[in-house]
Amino acid sequence: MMYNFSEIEAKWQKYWSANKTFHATNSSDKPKYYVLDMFPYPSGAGLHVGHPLGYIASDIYARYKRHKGFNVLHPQGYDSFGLPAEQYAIQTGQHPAVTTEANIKTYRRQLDQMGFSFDWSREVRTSSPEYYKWTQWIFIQLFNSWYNKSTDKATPISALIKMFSEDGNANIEAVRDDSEFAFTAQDWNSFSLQKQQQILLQYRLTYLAETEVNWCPELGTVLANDEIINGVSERGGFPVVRKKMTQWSMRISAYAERLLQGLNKIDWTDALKESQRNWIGKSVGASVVFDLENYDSTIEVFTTRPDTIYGVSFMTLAPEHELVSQITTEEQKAEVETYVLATAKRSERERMADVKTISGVFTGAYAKHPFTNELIPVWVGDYVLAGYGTGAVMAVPCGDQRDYDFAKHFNIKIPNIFEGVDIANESYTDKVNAIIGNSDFLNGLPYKEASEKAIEALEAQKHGLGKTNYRLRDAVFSRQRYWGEPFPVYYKDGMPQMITKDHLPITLPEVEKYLPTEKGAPPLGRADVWAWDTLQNAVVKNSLIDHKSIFPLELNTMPGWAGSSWYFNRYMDAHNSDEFASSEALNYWKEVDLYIGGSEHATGHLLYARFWQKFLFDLGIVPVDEFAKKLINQGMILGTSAFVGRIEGTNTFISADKVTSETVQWIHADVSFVNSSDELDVEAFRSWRDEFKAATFITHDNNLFKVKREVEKMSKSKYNVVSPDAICEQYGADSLRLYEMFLGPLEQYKPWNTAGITGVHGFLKKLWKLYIGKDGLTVIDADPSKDQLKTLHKTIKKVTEDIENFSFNTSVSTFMIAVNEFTAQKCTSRSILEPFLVLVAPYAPHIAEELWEQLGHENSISTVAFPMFNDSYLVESTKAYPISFNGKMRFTMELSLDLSKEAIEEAVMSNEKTQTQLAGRVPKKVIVVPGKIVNIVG
RNA sequence: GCGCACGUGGCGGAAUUGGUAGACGCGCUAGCUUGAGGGGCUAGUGGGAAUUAUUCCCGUGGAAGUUCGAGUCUUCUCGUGCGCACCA
Repeated sequence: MMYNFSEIEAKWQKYWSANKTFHATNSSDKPKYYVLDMFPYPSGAGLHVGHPLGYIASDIYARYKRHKGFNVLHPQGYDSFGLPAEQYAIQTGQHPAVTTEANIKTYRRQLDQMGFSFDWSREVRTSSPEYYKWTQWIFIQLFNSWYNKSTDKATPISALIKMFSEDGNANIEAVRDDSEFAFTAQDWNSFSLQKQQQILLQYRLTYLAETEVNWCPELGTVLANDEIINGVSERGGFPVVRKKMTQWSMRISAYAERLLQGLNKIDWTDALKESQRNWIGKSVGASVVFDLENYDSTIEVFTTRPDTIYGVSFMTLAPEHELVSQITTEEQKAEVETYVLATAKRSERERMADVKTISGVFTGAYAKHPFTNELIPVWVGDYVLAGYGTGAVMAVPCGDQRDYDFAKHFNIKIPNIFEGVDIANESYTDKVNAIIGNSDFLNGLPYKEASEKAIEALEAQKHGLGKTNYRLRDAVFSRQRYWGEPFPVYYKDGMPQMITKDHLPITLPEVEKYLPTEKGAPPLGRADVWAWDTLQNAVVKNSLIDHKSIFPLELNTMPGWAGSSWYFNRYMDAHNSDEFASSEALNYWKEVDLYIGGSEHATGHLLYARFWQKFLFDLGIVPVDEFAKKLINQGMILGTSAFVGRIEGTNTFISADKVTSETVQWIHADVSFVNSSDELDVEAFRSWRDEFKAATFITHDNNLFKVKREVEKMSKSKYNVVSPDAICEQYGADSLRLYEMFLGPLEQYKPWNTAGITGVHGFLKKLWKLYIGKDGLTVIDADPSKDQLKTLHKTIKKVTEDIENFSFNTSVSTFMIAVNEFTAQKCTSRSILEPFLVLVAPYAPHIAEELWEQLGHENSISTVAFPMFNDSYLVESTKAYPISFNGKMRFTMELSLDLSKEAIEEAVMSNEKTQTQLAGRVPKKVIVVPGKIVNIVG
């Protein structure tokens, strides 16, 4: 019998599905284990070979945990709202729901053919109304909550209203907008309903505010900070400009400190934690208030160096700072206005790209030093960012290089306040070694003490206080798009109102065009939307409509990260129509034990999800405040793109090895046109696109045409995508699974190449031959030999350790060694080959199931316990390395393991060679490690 | 600029806690096997030198250090990749 993988794989996939082998129950005697993959966005291109990498790893782990006796939850679903489906809809007019559904079908087929042990009965899709009903519901909870700093948690807004009406807001410690003011209980009760609503908006965890947002005109929508890379949109690479708009925001800043602290208790990679810490950007320092000369206002700045307060020689305001227009003197007015206008015109990108040019202008105004009362000139400079701190800095040129450069450029004095430091050429930014001088009461103190003392003094005269600043901004939550979750919001007298839970979900209406309008109004705002069924249903049923004036619904939709910020909780109870998930399910599964996904989500999904989880925890809805205990980032599998060279301005292509001095444009060619020797199938390329039909080709010898190769991210637009389908067809899913693991460490980025796949495929064939001969099963009930036991147990040990450490690549090697050894040992013993099969099962489940059945078992191999290894089979002798004191002579001894530790020591010491080497010297001790090495320490 | 990874044969990569570097696979070389659905088996394969029962020397980007012993630990340096970036 031959190893017929296609038959075997189809058979067992059908079996698993029919028998619901991987169905997880929400209660069990076994301990629970939750293994989760980051769910995919179902794109039109289907899965490529990079997608399954993480899924294979998590599947191996999930299967391993089942063998180890855990009740394993291993679900899968789709992050199915998103831009590509919408852009496709804009181009073709096809409804995103239709294309999404088709794409999901493809994904499911591809996932199934790889034999993953997902519990599909728990599938979720973020774009299905049954799911996004609860996304909307969470939004409402956020709207109905505020962040109480004194208890350090989110609290219902009703409690706040009660406090307002009883005591006003004087004693309330909350994270809120700064524009709010103090009022008494009496004030509050006299405010109009609308006024009260306006005030409450400044406290809510999701709030509507006019904010300066990142507007991407090309995409017609706003973007969050993490969706912008180097000043252009992450998707599409379009320019992004700043624009003031009224938008929903998420008050994630309220959770900055807890998001930071929470990192300490989760087992995520350091790199990923570091980038979250970076993104949160905590800096400890002081807020300092400078009075203005001849002007009844103050400038508040944030500084991390209050110790350098005596080194201040000017102040700088961001060009967008509100004080700029107010304090500028008549003489300076023209100049300042010109400058501010000029900076406003520059795009964010230009400003970022050009950090070297120093520019600024004097306002003519002066601030007063809080301690010396010295007059300090106030400047405007674009190196100060409006969005960070207060948008103003106290400039200490001797202690900050940017201030130093600015001062030098504009000839502002640079007082030196550091002891024994030369600042003739550059500033002195060393915090650790700095000793303050020339600073009155701070003289002689190092950074820390000087800072504390300065803050104390500032607080005493009410010119400042210690303060911690975070870089983390509130996240803009509105998108002017069609294919996203609608908000459960309507407006009454201009104030947002939540639609009640009974009327959820608010579903997407049909529209004729998915394009945002030219002015940036969302697609839901197109006229035909007013036939929106939901509007009728939700609002009419709710009797909120008087049939004359329609209360407008919110027309924006939620961003891509809304649905993915809580889906891991939904898997626990995926079909609950009454609740987000039942508390029984939530309390049983608690959190994800192992989460596998790409590191590109570090500052997006993984931060937002932690935020929502903490919020839901505060409300008592979920039992844990971190959703994923352990997280592993699988590395990306890269594609090897092929480029053909076209001589600029012509339709002549030139073989890559012929290119010398010509100016050549490199154009992506589909990798399927290129063979392994980098030669292009010219005819296939010609007929690829019309523009190439008439092209001429300057070829290499023998009419061969070479392409240039380059490794890049796999992407449809780079024509370097390799689908797993062809591999599955040619070698089978088990080969693909093993090969992707064999390729290298899970976390590593690696280019895809199929050169080595014959190796793992050969392994599977050998494995098969180990059990099945020409006439069927060759395994018999024979006593195993010592060698066979040794091979088995060292394999069990290694594979167990490898899986626990996620070193899946080395276990594949271990299997190969084992099969080679068993073959050499002519092993036919059932007591060896059965447990060995269980070891292989998580990696190559189809062949394992088939052989298990051939061995005469009726149960699925996935229900069998993982074998335990036994040390005593492992080593029969100990290698001894008595050291040599002259560095040249080294030798080994074979010692029986039966000997006790003491006996081994004795044997080593009495050994003739040891004696010779020690040459009469007496060693301090002999270190014996069983199975390994003997150390003699002299 | 700041932070975090990582540098091992022709290639992907092994190497336990500091203990025979290069496992395993690909590729390559030689041989055997008519074997015919991407073959199977055997031997060899880091570099160099002499010599063929083998022996010696050098070898983990580079330089130094700790140690009886370093791919592994420390310092410096070069290179590559990633993240953040005028963050006060």
